[in-house]
Amino acid sequence: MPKLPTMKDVAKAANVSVMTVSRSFKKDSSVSAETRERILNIAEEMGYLFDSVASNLRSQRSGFVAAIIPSINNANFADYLRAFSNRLMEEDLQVLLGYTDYDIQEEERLVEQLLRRRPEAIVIVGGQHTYRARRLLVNSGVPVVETWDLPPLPIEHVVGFSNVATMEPMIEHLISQGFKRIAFIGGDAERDTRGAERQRGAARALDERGMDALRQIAAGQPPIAMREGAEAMAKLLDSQPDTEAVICVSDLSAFGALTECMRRGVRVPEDIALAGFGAFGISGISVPTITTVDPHPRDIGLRSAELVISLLRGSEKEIGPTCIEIEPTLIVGESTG
Amino acid sequence: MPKLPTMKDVAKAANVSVMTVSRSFKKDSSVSAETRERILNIAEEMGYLFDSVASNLRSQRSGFVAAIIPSINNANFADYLRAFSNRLMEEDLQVLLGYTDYDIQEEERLVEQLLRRRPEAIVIVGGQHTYRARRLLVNSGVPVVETWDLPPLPIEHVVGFSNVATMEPMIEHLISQGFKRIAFIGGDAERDTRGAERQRGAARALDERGMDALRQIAAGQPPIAMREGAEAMAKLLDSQPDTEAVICVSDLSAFGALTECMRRGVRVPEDIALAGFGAFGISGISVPTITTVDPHPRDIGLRSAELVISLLRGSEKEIGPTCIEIEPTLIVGESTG
DNA sequence: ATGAAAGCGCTAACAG
DNA sequence: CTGTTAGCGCTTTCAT
Repeated sequence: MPKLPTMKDVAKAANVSVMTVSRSFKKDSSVSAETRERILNIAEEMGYLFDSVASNLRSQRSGFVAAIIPSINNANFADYLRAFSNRLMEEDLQVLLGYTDYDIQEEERLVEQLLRRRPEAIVIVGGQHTYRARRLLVNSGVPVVETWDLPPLPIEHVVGFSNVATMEPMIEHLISQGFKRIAFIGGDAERDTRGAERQRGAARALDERGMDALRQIAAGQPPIAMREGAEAMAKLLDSQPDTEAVICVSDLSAFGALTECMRRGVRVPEDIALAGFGAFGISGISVPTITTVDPHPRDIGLRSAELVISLLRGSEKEIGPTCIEIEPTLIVGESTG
Repeated sequence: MPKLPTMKDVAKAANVSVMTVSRSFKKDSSVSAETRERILNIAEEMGYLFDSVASNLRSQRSGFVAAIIPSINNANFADYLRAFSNRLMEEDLQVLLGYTDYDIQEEERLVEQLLRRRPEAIVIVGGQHTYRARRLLVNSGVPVVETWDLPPLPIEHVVGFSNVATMEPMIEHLISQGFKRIAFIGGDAERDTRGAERQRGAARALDERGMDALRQIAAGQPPIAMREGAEAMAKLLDSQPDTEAVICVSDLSAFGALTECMRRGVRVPEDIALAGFGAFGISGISVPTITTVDPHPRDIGLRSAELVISLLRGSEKEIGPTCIEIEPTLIVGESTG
């Protein structure tokens, strides 16, 4: 393996000091245009590659922002992350990604691992954290933003929405369509805390309206995907066939539930209505289309990025904790017709 | 913002040298068990967090492996990445992720950005690269692994499969089912080069068997998702209604195509057969299930990780370029019944 | 088993 | 506009 040249090598080749080479790589530092161009050419020719590691150490700015999400294989989190990282890229910040697989122990491990890389900020999908993870985040010395939720006790900043409240318009809609006996298909509450909040939200909304209690169907360990949705639907159709409408924790599980209905010849929405969450691509194209809620992942990503950027600029010193609330949108599809 | 304590601070508090603190954080270095425990306790109490940046600089080992994929929102790449990063994690290596959005200019930018972080190896989804990206990779001084393809001129190592060859069993299957007039729905060939290769593979396989030429339906810019699949299917049904079978560049577009058929009352497979690629969750659960090809993303990830690890261990000095071929599997579903 | 000195590659701070 | 000096926080190396 040939060792890469350093600034010193470039400086020698260009007959200037290392400092001049260093400055040539910064946009707005004072080097004569011709010197800079000459140096950059020599560097490119030598195959010189700027060393961020060394630069970071000296300048005490890593250029990293850490992002923690539950799952990498989830269109909502992917959209969110894209919007987030695209905006940060414009400010020359790079995202250092970690995913927890819905496990708070793993989250704690990740938080520590990522903080060792000295990110300039950390953005984490909200919900429950271990005690130690919280402590690490609080003492990290960098801005912390929790997203996708409105935690009751935020660590610092928040960009999200209430998973509980998001079920109000959904229940309202189902009731207005005349559905009375309503079920919820969701995963283990310990792991998918945001999903569990939607379940609680649905239960509460029914309760407040004096309706029959929510029928809760457990679909196993998150992530709850299509197959789990189908299995849970089978369980529901077998055990409580008089159910009139089903809300699923996500569009994927809702589609899985839909396929189970199709295989059994149960018509949606004539025999049973169906709703999901997330506004994934499939909810808008399946037959029938599925009623869902759009949490606006790109907005969450963009607003989080803007918040991080303004916190790092730090023009307004010591702004208190910010809470930016995103309003999810109910999208009525054919499945609750 | 309170500044984080350094090893020096911990050393002072523990009345030892920085070196002893440093050693206490390495697994197999010689510190007495009681000293180590005492130091680690003090460090935890002070909120000390190991600084990877400084450690990397001195030891010239970043602990990073760079991974470049076309899209983050793709279950196949997500599965691949999970398998890859989970294996690397066991060796205390962290993945530094970049996604190109199917743009080779963006890929070039990413390669440079990631190399500045001095990864110990770089794993990139194969296909076309810009001249400069190739040059950067070749001169990077670290192992380069191309995946998900078998490039004709590999940069160095390869873990993948032939996208061309993968269409042979598919065409064979369709012909054996009696389908003759076959179409392919795919995205822009400049961008999704692996998808384009599957299209070429299908065309060639038909050609070699003396069948009618492949009917090629353009579905726009990658990534081709459900909606694009539905639109392309509409185009096909309008323009060439005598088509007997359609291969789509991915399962998502195949499902989109299926929904278009459902909306039109075109029966699958009675009126037209349908196949996809990728063995995404939806192909196994939709009604009908969709015939597809499983490229074994987790195998690619795991084998890539193993390769990287053995290259970094470097026990066998200077092993030549390795090519590990993964065999995709045809999965016959109800859609080509 | 522990410590002292040197330095990884770069940039802050200051000088000219 | 350019150069010099010092040092970021850690680990390598050598000494004890």
